Amino acid sequence: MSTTTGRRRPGRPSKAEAGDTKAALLDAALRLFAQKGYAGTSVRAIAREVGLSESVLYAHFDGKRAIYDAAMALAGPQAAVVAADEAPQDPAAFVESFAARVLAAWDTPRSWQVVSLASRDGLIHDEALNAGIEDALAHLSEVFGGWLSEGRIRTDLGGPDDLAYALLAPMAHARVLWLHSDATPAQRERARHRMTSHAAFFARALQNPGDQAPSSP
Amino acid sequence: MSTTTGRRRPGRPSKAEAGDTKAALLDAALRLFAQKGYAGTSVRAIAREVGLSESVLYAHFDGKRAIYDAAMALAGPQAAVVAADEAPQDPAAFVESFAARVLAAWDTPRSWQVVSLASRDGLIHDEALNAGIEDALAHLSEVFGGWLSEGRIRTDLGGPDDLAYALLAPMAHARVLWLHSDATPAQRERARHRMTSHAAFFARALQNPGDQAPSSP
DNA sequence: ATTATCTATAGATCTATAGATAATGC
DNA sequence: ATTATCTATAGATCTATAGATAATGC
Repeated sequence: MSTTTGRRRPGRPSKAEAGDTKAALLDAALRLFAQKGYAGTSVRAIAREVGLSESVLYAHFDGKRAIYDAAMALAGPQAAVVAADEAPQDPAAFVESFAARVLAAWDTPRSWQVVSLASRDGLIHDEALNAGIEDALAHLSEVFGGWLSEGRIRTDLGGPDDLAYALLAPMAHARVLWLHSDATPAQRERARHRMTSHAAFFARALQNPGDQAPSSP
Repeated sequence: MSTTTGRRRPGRPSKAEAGDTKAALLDAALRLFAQKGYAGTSVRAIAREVGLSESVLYAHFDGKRAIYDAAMALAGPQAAVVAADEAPQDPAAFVESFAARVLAAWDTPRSWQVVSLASRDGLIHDEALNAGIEDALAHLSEVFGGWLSEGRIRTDLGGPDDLAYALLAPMAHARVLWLHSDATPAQRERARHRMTSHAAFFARALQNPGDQAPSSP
């Protein structure tokens, strides 16, 4: 960033040329940690990425670990995958709108970075990161449980947990495989297609046989 | 391994005390890479793990990268998830036996290590590692395609690709989340339960409504 | 002579700190 | 005086190599 050419003048930068250094450092840190992992990213590399000396990092953070934690925190809660109070619609409509919301939340550059970062350093199966998934599973399970007891969906497929997992896990898997920073546009497109296509499959599987008029000619 | 106490005598070890050093190094390397990732594992740490000096590694491998590649290769093809010629049974029976085979292949210490290793260094979405999944998807898709055209399973749920993905992705996701070296026994148990339970769900979803006599009282 | 280990070391990093320098805000 | 940057450097660690040492297999 900023001065690509030559050395920066020593001393405090003038107000005009001073950006939000801390935010720039965090952004660069998240990008590099996502690319190379924690151990593969040096404090020096982060500072160089924003065009500063490495020691500036110690003015803003306690150390390397602190930068990492801050970048992770900035990467966000990532949890709020379900807008809770949208359940009691038509089951098929709910499933599709749920899938659309999940996809929207996961299909952003920042979310891609989180996946890339988590795919290094073994955080893919980190508790904190998967809490969001667990929450969503629990919520879905509740919704499905209600519908099951009301007979609004097939009751012979499995319990609420089975249904919740059968809907969400394929979406989460598509995210891990294809919605990360290193993915190609074609892979991202594949993720979107797989996720919406799976939701449609799942919505149909839920239907009580005979509930719906056949839509084919 | 071997001499936990004191220094090893310099010079070639006697035949009696010489083990399979290269195999021991590879095993230790795989273990450490799985625990700490590539950048987080030093050549020195690998050598120390087997109780040798770090320079012994350069007698067996060209360098750090070569050890990593060898460990990955040793981790195995991991591909052969489907015993190809077992398709034309009863759909429900096939689905369950397929799931059992996949689980058996993925539920071994070596396979756990592969997942842990892949979950660092961003290899979870590595082409080579996911080729096995792609193969399995393609194979399943073929099987389901045949059944669809023969009307042996519901035709209104989705195409063969949708079905293949809906069966395999939740299993693959359970593997990533809970079938790795750092997982607790409870997590591994959860993976097994989720995988078999999902297969059962999926087998029921495939059934043509009315094909099967209701089994409830 | 060859092989498998060792010790010692070169040369690159890496994290972190100390102290200089220059702009800011009072 | 405080703040935000710089340069310089300490001390650790890392990969890799050179050369010594001792057992093996001929």
